[in-house]
Amino acid sequence: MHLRLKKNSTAVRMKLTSAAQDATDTEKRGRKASKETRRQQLIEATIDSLAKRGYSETTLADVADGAGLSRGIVNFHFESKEKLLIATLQSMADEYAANWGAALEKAGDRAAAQLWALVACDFDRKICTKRKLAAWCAFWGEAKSRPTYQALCGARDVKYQEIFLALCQTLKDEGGYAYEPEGMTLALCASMEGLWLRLMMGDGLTREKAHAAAVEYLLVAFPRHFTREGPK
Amino acid sequence: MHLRLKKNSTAVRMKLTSAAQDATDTEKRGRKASKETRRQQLIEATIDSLAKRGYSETTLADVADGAGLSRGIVNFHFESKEKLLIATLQSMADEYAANWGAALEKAGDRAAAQLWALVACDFDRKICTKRKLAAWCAFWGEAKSRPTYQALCGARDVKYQEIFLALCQTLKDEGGYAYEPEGMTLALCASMEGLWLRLMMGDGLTREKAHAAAVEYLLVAFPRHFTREGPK
DNA sequence: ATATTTTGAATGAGTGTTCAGCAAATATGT
DNA sequence: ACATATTTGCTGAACACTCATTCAAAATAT
Repeated sequence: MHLRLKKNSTAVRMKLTSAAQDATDTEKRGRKASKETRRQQLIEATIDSLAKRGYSETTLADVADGAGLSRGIVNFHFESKEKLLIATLQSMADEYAANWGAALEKAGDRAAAQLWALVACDFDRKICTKRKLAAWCAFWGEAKSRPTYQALCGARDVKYQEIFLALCQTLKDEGGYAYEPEGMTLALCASMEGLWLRLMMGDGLTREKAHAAAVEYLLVAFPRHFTREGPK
Repeated sequence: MHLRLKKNSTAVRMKLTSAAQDATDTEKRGRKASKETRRQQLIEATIDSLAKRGYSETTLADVADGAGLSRGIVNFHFESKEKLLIATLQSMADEYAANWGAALEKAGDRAAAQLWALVACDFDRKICTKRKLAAWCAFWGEAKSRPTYQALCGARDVKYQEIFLALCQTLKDEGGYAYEPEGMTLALCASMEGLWLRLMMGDGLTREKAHAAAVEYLLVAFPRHFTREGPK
């Protein structure tokens, strides 16, 4: 009797889990899931909850339900709610950084191609999902009053910024453009963040349209380097 | 004894109130404050709290303390916390709209001057304070999961968007530029929102630098219409 | 006197955290 | 091989606490 109940509740949980468990498909389930796997599963569930309910209404109960696990689970694998949220943000930041890092690798060594790749990868399928954008935005909203979030959000980190600036500088020299590169870079980065914000808000804006808008900017700023189809 | 305590606590409250009561300086204080004045006072205290503690940690107690009033006061003047927050957002949205409306009036009827004014007024002292930017961002963070916020944030409303698009269109025709005006407008608007986001985050970015970056964009996009000092 | 505004204590719903106990997995002994 | 002990991951009820809301009483205005 007792056993039957247990099995039932486990079954229900398995059904409820959706995106959160996809990440663990290649790993063993149930008891055998490793510590790191379980942590990742809870992080995914946290992103789900942030996207669905927003920061202020994300509860540990939601996260646990979303992951198909019990109430006390978060405090077992993470020490506190706060630490879960920080780990979640860290995970997203890592993924983001890895994404543009890889894009830069693949782009070769021409500056124009690198800039193009850097802009394009911001609107990549993997990174630029409604779910993740919503989670980012949830953290942005809290960042001003939380130094830890602020550091991790850091819109994009310093390195990213520097690369962007260096690329704009190079293109300016190559093309003989007249603008002031710092302001230009700032406006370009801000534009991409603003496009993310709008994507998140809904509005019927699609990833493709947002990317096209960013490209339009590139065309206007660096007419001698780009066409709508890519770097010349 | 009882009375003495009361007077004391009132005195403390008066001291604590800062920005929140500035708005009521021209009005009568204490009991004599009109209903509308008190509402505005509570709204200001709400913005303060959102900026200082963020959305998720803004409590009615904070707001009441900030306004120098007692705990039950919000539920008297507003029906609930939710309604206070909506009224706060509405108030900010109204102020924002009034600001660009006025800027457009003053700009005369040349499209270039109007666009310049529209960009400039986003970085106006009155609108673009850390305090208010932080409050905006707090609402953005919650907007995805709350239709009411989403409608009021609506980054900027449809009308604003249309004006921007029309202006870009006009300038394109005048100057014979080659870009695709919808993408261009979107990127421009997004850029200004992104700049707001960065201003809010801190980073040592100033209002002036942000404005300069937006101007840099205008220069690049409409070289025949603008100089760094203004419309030609 | 009556109406309006304000107070502040009480209420109760919701939530993060703790922890004793259970069960699966693994190690150890026979 | 089998039984037993130990470790490890997990559960869910209990707890403490925060906070929005209510409301009776007090203060003030008309």
